[in-house]
Amino acid sequence: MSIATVFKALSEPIRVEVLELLKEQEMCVCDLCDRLNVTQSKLSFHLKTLKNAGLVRSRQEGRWIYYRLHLAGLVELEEYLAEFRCYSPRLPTRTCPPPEL
Amino acid sequence: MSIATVFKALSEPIRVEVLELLKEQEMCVCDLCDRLNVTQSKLSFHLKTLKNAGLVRSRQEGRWIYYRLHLAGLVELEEYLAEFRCYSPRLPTRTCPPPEL
DNA sequence: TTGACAAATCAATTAATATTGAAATGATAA
DNA sequence: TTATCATTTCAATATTAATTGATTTGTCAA
Repeated sequence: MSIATVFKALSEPIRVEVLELLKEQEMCVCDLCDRLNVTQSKLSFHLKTLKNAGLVRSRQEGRWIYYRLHLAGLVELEEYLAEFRCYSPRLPTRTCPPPEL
Repeated sequence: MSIATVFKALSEPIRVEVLELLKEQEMCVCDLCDRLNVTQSKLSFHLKTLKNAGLVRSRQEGRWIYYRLHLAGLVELEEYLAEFRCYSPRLPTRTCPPPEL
């Protein structure tokens, strides 16, 4: 799975909101539906997207399915972005075509 | 601008590739077109997306427009993601409905 | 000035994603 | 068992985003 795919999972406000809610605690789909005020079928679609991207995990308990953050996925993204810091001091200007031509 | 908008800018492989190339050095659009093997008009669209998201900046020099990373934007995203780490140790399980009911 | 070039914009098309409501699953409790 | 509830899946539609090729803008050099 490409890094762009993971970023895509975060590219919808509702999916970011889901992650924010899951910071507090794990939640079943009905909890999330209530808190976000969206239909369950709609949320199910977005949860699947987040799950496929490795950003959340789920576990079943009876009829309920509980979603929780998958920290490893989030940390991986964070670390990808952190790498850019390294290139901060070396962003040489250049001309096109080179000045000596 | 929402955080989801910034993530969306990173949700296309070509835009991630642009950022990767800009790690090396700033580049004009024609450089990027060559390196990525895409048409100029297509790239222009994606550069605009990145720029609107605050992930790159540009400067003009004669006929050329040079794009470079905008570290502040990248760092902001990184820090947003870093916050999730804090919630790692407290992800209590819970039942729905609560067991005492 | 004019011609050439770098880049952006535009309108039309195509492709990808999201939403909706209904139906299917699968688990539980009566 | 059967009825109910939580969730997912599905097919149809709606919405949004990306691609394309042509045109425009702005800069430079002849």
